[in-house]
Amino acid sequence: MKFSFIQDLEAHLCKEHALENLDVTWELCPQDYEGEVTINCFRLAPTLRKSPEQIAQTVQEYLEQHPDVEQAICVKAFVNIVITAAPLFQETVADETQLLRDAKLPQEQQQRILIEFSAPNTNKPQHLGHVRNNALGQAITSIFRRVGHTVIPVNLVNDRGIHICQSMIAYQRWGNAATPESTGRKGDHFVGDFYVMFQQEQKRQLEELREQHPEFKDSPDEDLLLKTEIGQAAQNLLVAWEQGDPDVLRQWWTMHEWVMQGFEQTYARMGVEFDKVYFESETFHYGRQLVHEGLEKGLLEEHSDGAVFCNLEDEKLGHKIVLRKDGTSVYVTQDLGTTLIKQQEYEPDQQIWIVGDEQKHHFRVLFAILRKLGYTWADQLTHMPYGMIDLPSGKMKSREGTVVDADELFDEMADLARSETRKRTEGEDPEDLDQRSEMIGMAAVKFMLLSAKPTTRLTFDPDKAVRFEGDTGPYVQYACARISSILRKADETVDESAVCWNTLGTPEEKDLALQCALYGETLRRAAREQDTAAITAYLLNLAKSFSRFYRECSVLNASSPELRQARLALCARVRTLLTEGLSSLTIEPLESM
RNA sequence: GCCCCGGUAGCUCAGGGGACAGAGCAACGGCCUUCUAAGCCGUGGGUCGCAGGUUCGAUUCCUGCCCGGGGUGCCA
Repeated sequence: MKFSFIQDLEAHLCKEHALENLDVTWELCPQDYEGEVTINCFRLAPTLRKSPEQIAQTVQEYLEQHPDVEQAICVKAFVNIVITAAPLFQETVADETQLLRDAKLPQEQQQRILIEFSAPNTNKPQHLGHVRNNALGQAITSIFRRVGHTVIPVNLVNDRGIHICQSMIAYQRWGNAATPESTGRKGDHFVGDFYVMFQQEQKRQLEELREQHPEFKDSPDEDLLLKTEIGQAAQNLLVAWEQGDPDVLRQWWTMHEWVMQGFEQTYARMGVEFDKVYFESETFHYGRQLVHEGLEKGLLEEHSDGAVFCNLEDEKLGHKIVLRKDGTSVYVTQDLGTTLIKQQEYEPDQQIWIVGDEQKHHFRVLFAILRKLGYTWADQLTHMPYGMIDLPSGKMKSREGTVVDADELFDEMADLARSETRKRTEGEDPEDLDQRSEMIGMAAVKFMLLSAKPTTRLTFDPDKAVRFEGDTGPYVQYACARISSILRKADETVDESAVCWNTLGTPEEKDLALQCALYGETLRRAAREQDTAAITAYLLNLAKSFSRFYRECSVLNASSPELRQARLALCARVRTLLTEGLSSLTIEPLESM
């Protein structure tokens, strides 16, 4: 969003310096200075080839006489500007459509983007790490759509492999034909319990093995797994699964369904939706075919022992095995296949994977192999890495049970929100107490996770990490609720075209309008940098500006009907942007709190 | 060894060549007969890991080092 007086300034400077065009940007003036917006002339120095101070002088002299500028103050190389009320409100908040349209990318930059995220394993329930992934995936999907991209969000469920067989073995031994229904346990937790049982038994057997065979004392666990009875049993089960043993497949499918039903509840609670869910059990063999074709074309090579590899020396990634000597697939082989499938099914301009930063190398290799295989679209594949979440006690580990469970976290947050809500509505519970608590609790969790830059590794302290006061989701929701309350009480329809915007002019009103003007740019930046924190920071600023305005400027008791109308219109505009911003993070606004 | 990420207030995190380094939490002090106090205002708190370099200007860019984490599989 660019003020007319800045466009005029650009034209003036171009003329004076015989330039074709010039981009002058504005930013908010720091609080300790007089002025609302500021122009940093250091930025103009290289193109104008004059000293920043000289430029500031010129800018100040020009703006001083501009009708839209009340005051232009030159401080060193900065020009701080007090904008005339009428143009300020006219150009920032008067036109809601324009304000929202500012978030859209130019048509030619709008793309068709396939995003893969979540990618859970069907052997245990989801934990806080998955919640961050899900929240990021949803938010990036939503942000991209808001700037004009077409987004295809997909999930790839890891429902096969040794870890799945481990839960199955445990169930065979200790399940007693129990089911989620018979025990009342949510399906993913039910299966997860058996996964933990397997780990415990395996640990016990490993200790036993080391006692009986001192020579294994220093061998890593991985080398000994197949030497334990239960480890071998899981391996045998995997072979049986791959050979299509009907009994094994039947048990596998039953447990698969239990977990997926559990996941569906968790996803529904978070508002996660996918256009397509891929299952590794269905896609894992596609990669092998692709490898065989690559081999025929001479793009891949074969070791003397039969293992197939891709030579990535020129990218300094060494030789990557893509088929083991026994002909089975490795991790990257499966991704080769599913990537191709996704590309063929949806023909996106680009594919993005939201996966933890520990897998950066995996994706470099994956993309390099696809380039090697000659797929031109391989240049449009990107990995969006995000940081893991630690507890104050260290890493979260499913195997050791040191995880923050997603469902439990959501429950706790909703409970907390419920008691906070009841505190504030003494006597009578609101009708929608349940729903409201859920929305507030989820807002707190999501906002907390999204307000850290995705690449930042987070420390999550269960005792104090999620709050409802200060820089939180509920704080922003609260601003929305207060505005809604005012608009309800006003009980009048404001004729937008008749609003006298120039009756506004207090510092709080001007600040609020200027914050509104930053909406579009913020969204575009968040999309460009895939950074949800840009939006959380923006929403907090906007909500803070509103809170100050709320304190200083009475809406319902404004000194004149015109002022009241203008303030109502301003409030409505702020609520729209808060709502849009929250929605871009897939957080729901509230009417009342 | 090599590669990547991080080190900013007691804690959790922003900022990422430009004006005296920010916010929230925690601590302390004010503000509810006035549109919802999940709020507002104020105080204290920092050698931006260390050392060099580039620059008119470095917390920001470059180099080296220290500390923490991750990766470097015919594991996923």
